[in-house]
Amino acid sequence: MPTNNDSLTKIFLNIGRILAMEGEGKNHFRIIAYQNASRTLQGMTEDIADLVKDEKITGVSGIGAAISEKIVEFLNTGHVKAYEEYLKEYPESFLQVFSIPHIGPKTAKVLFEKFKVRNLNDLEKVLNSGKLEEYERFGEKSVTKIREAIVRLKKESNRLPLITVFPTVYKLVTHLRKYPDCKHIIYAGSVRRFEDTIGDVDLLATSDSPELIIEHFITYPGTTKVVAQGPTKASIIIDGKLGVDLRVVEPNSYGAALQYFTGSKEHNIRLRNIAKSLDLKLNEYGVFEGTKNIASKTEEDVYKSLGLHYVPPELGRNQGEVAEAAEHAFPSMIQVKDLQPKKNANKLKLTEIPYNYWENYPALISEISNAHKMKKVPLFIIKDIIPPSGTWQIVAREQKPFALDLSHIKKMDEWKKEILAGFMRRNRITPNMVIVVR
DNA sequence: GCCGTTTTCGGCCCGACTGTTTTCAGTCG
Repeated sequence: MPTNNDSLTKIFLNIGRILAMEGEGKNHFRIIAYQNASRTLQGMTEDIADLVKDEKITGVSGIGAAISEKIVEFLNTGHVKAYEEYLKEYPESFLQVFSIPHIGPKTAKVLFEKFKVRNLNDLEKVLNSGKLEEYERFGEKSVTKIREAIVRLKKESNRLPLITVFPTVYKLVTHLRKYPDCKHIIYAGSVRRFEDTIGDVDLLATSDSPELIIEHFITYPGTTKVVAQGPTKASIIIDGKLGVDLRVVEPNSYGAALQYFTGSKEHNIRLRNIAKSLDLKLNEYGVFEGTKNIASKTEEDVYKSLGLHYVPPELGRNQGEVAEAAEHAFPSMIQVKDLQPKKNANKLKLTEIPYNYWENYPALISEISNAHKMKKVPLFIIKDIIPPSGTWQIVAREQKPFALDLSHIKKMDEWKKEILAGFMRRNRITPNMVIVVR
């Protein structure tokens, strides 16, 4: 059953798609507004119904009068009239074609009008008929790409849980790191923000010979397809389902590029606007005063040049962190290196939180508060499964120390520590809250 | 449609890659 947030995410996404097909001009910014609203809802951790109830909806950036009206309408009636009107013209089954990479508004419109496509099956039929190639904008390559994308789309939903993808990413990064001409290699994007689910993986590398890195990348043993390849950028599909983009920049631009490719779109737009208000320009190469690059080497430099404290990557989601960064520095969050067993930990009174409670949040809350009543420290034993981010959100709320047993993590499972620390950082857990007992 | 330390109008990020394009539109992030 989709949540309110899920349904509204889809409604605004589809309104944006329809407007984009219908025309350009001033409409352009309406389209962007709907796309922003959709993404805002997708990234929201609270239930939108709660925000409406508490009258906090107008405070959400990107949601103004018209969109909040539609949200309220949906919560009250279960649908949005304006959207239903659009659907009479463009059925939801047709709007699925937008989920296929390489199909944007222009292509979709041609498919709808010239080829009478109304759903994915229609699209496949048109592809197989060979009629598409006769139309001027579709060559053989476009047709092949769309066909392959349909196969992937049918196989599974396009967003994957980070936890299932992370070992693959870790392995790929470790692989690329071995090459001496690769100065830095790091995952960016939603992986570095430790989102619960990711659409694709963004990697960033620095090198003085980018073409060599690109070559190592596209010849990675797990590669099933090279989607795009240029001098500084390439995209591949790994294991038939995971899209990975690599961007190579000069070592001097590392900080600016890392910031740019890590921050969520909304976070980056906020930063660009701040840059603009200071008569500066921000892009992936640095912060520019006129043509002079004044900050690019580290992420800290970039934020500092905009008058901000460093924003930890996991918090760069435009959920108030930019305003916070203008006020004060963030405390240092937990890192993998902090996950060392503490001496004297054996003196603690521990009580284990069974792993089947981790995702059962009401049970988790009562287990933790019971532990505190008994003057015991809640203990999480990490074996094959890792607590999801939501678990740490509950734990963080308590603002009390908790214990971890990591003795079951093998050397080859080092990625588990990395994702564990990442999820904890996302929920603002600091090193002093964590006691590693083994 | 949204937004505001240039506020109720006039802006709104911008660079890389692809295809079939002999100069650029479409798509993506």
